[in-house]
Amino acid sequence: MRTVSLVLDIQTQSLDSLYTYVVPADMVGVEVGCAVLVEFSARRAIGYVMEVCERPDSEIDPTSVSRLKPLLSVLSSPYFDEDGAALVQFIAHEYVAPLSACVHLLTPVGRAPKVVKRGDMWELQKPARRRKKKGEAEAPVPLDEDIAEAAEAREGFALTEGQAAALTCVDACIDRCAGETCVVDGVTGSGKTEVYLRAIRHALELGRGAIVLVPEIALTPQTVSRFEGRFGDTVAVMHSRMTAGERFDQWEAVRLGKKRVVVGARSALFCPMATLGLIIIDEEHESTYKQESAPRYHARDVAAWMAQRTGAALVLGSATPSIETLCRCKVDDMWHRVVLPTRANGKPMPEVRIIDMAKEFGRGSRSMFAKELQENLFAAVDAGRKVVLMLNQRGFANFLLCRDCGYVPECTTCSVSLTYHEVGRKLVCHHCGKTSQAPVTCPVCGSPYLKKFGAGTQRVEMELRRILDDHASATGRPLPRVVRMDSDTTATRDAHEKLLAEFGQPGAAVLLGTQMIAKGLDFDDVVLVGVINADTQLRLPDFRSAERTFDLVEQVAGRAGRGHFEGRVLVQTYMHDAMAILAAAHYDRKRFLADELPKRKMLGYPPYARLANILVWGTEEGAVRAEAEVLAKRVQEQIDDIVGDGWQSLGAAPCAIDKLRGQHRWHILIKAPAGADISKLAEPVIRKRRANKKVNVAVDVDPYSLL
DNA sequence: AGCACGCCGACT
DNA sequence: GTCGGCGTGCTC
Repeated sequence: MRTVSLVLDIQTQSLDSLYTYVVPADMVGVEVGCAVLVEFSARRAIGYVMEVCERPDSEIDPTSVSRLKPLLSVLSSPYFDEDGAALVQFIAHEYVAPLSACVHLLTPVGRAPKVVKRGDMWELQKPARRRKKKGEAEAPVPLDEDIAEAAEAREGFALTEGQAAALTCVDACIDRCAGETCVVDGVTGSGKTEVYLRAIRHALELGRGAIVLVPEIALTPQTVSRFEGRFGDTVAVMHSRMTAGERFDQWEAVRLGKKRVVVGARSALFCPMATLGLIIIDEEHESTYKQESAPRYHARDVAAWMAQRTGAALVLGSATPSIETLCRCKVDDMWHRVVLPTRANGKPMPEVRIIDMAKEFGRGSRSMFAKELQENLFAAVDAGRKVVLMLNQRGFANFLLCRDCGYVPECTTCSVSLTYHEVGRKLVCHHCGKTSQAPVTCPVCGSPYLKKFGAGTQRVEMELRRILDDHASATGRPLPRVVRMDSDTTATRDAHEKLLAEFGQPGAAVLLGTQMIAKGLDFDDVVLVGVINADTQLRLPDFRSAERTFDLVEQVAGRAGRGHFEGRVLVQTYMHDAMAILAAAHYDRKRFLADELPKRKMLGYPPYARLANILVWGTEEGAVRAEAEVLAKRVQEQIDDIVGDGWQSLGAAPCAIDKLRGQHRWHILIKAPAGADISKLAEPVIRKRRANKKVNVAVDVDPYSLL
């Protein structure tokens, strides 16, 4: 008889395990990855087949079989294969996530069947077949080898020495089919994308598909067109701004083998690509690869697992690889690192100069633009060139403060100070979005002296326009265009592109924005990059803040001098001797690591340890705290059971942001030795816990942020 | 989660 | 004597 193990599509912790059903003798089409309809405790449910077992009847214990129910029907062709089933189980375990949620990583968004109860009846909802666009269905599927040949013909120019060496390493990884990882550590502008394109071509030559992950924000038409320009319509694109229908079309085309190259954001990793040969993760250090809701997986780590399992090669590209990745290369023979030390255009990296704003202030300057930055800005726009100004807006800057009593308006539902927005004189909470009218006088003491602290993009824009205006009227030159790019101006669907197009038009222009402009921006005539405040991030209570600051300065510096003109970078800071900034200014990663690694080691943070963060939240502060303390005790018991050094729990504590959207937040941080199976400890603590409507609990394994 | 079962009070 | 409240516990 045949039986299946399946995951029930019921989102409940207590049902989160594998169930066995009997395949009726006359049922056909039952395979791993199929959605099936089953009866489960007097109700209907969808199940996903994880395993099919065929055993001779003689081997089966009749008493246990009598308790098994039969499958009712098969609802779909397979959404995934055995590798996919193993992937689901890996993610569920590794990230302490429900199996059902992990299965849905592999099903088409909004297209999987569902059961719903109508009155007292259970009804099956099968999504409507999507009608095919005319002519599309009948097109023959081209061979990988033919696509590769066509792509090769489009490879117009020779690679630099570094690019060629990198490609050799990646191609060798593809050839060996051993699931190796190749870190392409290349300075900004070194031409990593061309290496990717040729590696993909090589994978296709061998009849293997490729998945390319890029940060959501970098998934622009320009990026996509580079891949389409090389591989034509075998390129599928997947990202969150597409509708469910659009995504399904791409998903289905990949499943049918019509698309052999996928370019997408984090979740594109799970597209149904057959015979995968290559996974590329561009800007590997980016935090967007860590999902911040269940299942809280890290795309890089999941991709490394997939590569090992399928023998595909994994390429991690970055100008600033994460510290974890760099260290893995040192200890793991299967992880290689190739360096692209020079830019593809042969130009040197732009000179980076640090401006000590404290000194500037001491000289009597009260402007948010240092004198040197202003002079360089005017010179650049007068020459008809472009300037990028970056404002590191993260952190708790930008608030109102009463000069008489020290009162700072805070959000009523989140424990953060409110950001002042000049437009409409509003106070906005950047966590929950709540907006209120800014008070004219202090609500506590009535003082009229409410000072606006910190420099937000709006305020910088005002001052920028003012100094440009003054300069224009003093010299009689035309005003350059000023484009502001932040989450306020890029809220609508195509705003991002439009703003970049406006900036990219010939002639002088200044682009002012938050860190979203630090990456990928590629304009030939940017001669000056200014960082208005490089250090706000450094002050955050987070062990990665120095690394992020280093990355950010390196990345934004890379926006300058990409074409034929020399670039210059000016970094304003009040912490001119902070190593993250100092080392970044010299492009000296060794020096930064020499400072950072001992700190990480001493404090027990990655890469010297693994972290898991148990988050507890709810509306009732007392209940949240009580639950956190109970869980902390269980964690400690688990740790006491483990024989071995390096395991510790810091106990229950309020989160740095201890209130968010009205929810009180506590957490329990667990530290384990590097490479330890930290889930093994967290899993029983969570799974044994009884569900509670008032208090929510989640585990974040390898958390990116501890706020 | 959702449903059955079960043990108590109140209603035709 | 039966209807229905929701506490407990089980679901391949």
